[in-house]
Amino acid sequence: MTTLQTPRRRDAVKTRRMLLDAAVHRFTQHGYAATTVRDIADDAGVNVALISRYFRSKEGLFEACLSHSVEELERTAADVPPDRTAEEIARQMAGPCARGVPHNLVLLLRKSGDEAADRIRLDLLRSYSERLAAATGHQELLRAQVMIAAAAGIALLHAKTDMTPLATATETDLFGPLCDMIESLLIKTD
Amino acid sequence: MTTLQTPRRRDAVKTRRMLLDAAVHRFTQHGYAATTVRDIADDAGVNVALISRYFRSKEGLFEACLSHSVEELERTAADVPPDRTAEEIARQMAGPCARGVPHNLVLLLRKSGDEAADRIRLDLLRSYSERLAAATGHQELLRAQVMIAAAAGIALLHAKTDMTPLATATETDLFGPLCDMIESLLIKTD
DNA sequence: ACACCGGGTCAACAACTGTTTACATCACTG
DNA sequence: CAGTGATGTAAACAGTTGTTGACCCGGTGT
Repeated sequence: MTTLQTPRRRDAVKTRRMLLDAAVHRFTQHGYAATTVRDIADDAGVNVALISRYFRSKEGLFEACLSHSVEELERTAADVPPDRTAEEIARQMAGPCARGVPHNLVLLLRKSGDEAADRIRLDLLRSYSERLAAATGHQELLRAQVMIAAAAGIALLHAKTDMTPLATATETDLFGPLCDMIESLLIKTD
Repeated sequence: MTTLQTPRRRDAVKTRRMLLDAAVHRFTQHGYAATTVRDIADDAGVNVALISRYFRSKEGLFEACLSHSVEELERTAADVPPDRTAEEIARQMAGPCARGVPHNLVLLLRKSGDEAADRIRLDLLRSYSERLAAATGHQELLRAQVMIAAAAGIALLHAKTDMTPLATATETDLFGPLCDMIESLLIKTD
């Protein structure tokens, strides 16, 4: 009964989570190829060898990051009210880019070269676009995918700190343009 | 006067251009870090050492690719008629992604880690967004940049061959959605 | 006391990276 | 035709990468 009160100086699940968090950050920010396992380990403050131990390989870690992002996206997409979809989508898209939908979308753009990881990536993008098309009552899957691609691009450049005013735009700054864009792409007007 | 009729088996400018073309393709498709100089040299069918000879380094080659893209974008942007901007922009954006505006936009998303290259990248993105804002008579620079980011994201996923129907969409398929998006973002409707 | 085992560290490995150096080959000039 | 500079080649370099195997440490049961 000692395990419950002691902070467990050596905690496997905790270090595993720290590695996962650091990896998600690095992969989304710099991409797969530009990220080294030593970078991730240093960010997490643990030894490099633990990546191979807990995730089998760098690609295994990337897959775990994708799955993590998938879960997060599924969760945020679950509690969206069926009406007022344009404003709701815009609110999510304009949200905090460090954590949230944009952050996950950018990670979904990253490619590892690993086939299994790419399948996960593609599956989520497809299901997400299908859900988006269904939620807005729009029949064309193409417009939903254009919408996702546009949102991902915006999130990518929004997260970068170089192109102002986009880089320094606040949530309220982005809400207006995003609403207009979503309506024009997804809401039928004819 | 012999140089004009002989094919010049050893032609410096020709091999330099082949290296540049191969590099642009690789960098846009896979990004900077995921591309090796040997990949580029093999694609161009020349020796690896010539990259260092003609471009000083991998980063120098990347800078040359950016400058090349900048020139191409400036050229295509020069002959755009001042009116009917929405349709004209949509036509350019929907155009062939293997060569043209989308292709160049994707390259502009790529980061090398080199400071000089990033400055070139940022400068062009800024000037392009300013020109876009001016051409459409829209005051807000933010909306123009959102527009560019969206277009870049769309081009990125359009070039990838995995997410259908976006990946297999033709120029005419994309024209409609893009027109709607551009109008909603850039054309004043108040 | 002892062995055991989950958790963590360390050093080393082989493969790959960008770059350079020394050498070969071609085209052209005197 | 000799020679000279431009063009291309091959091999090797030093550094980095992902990965692995041997080892350590602290707690637990016996």
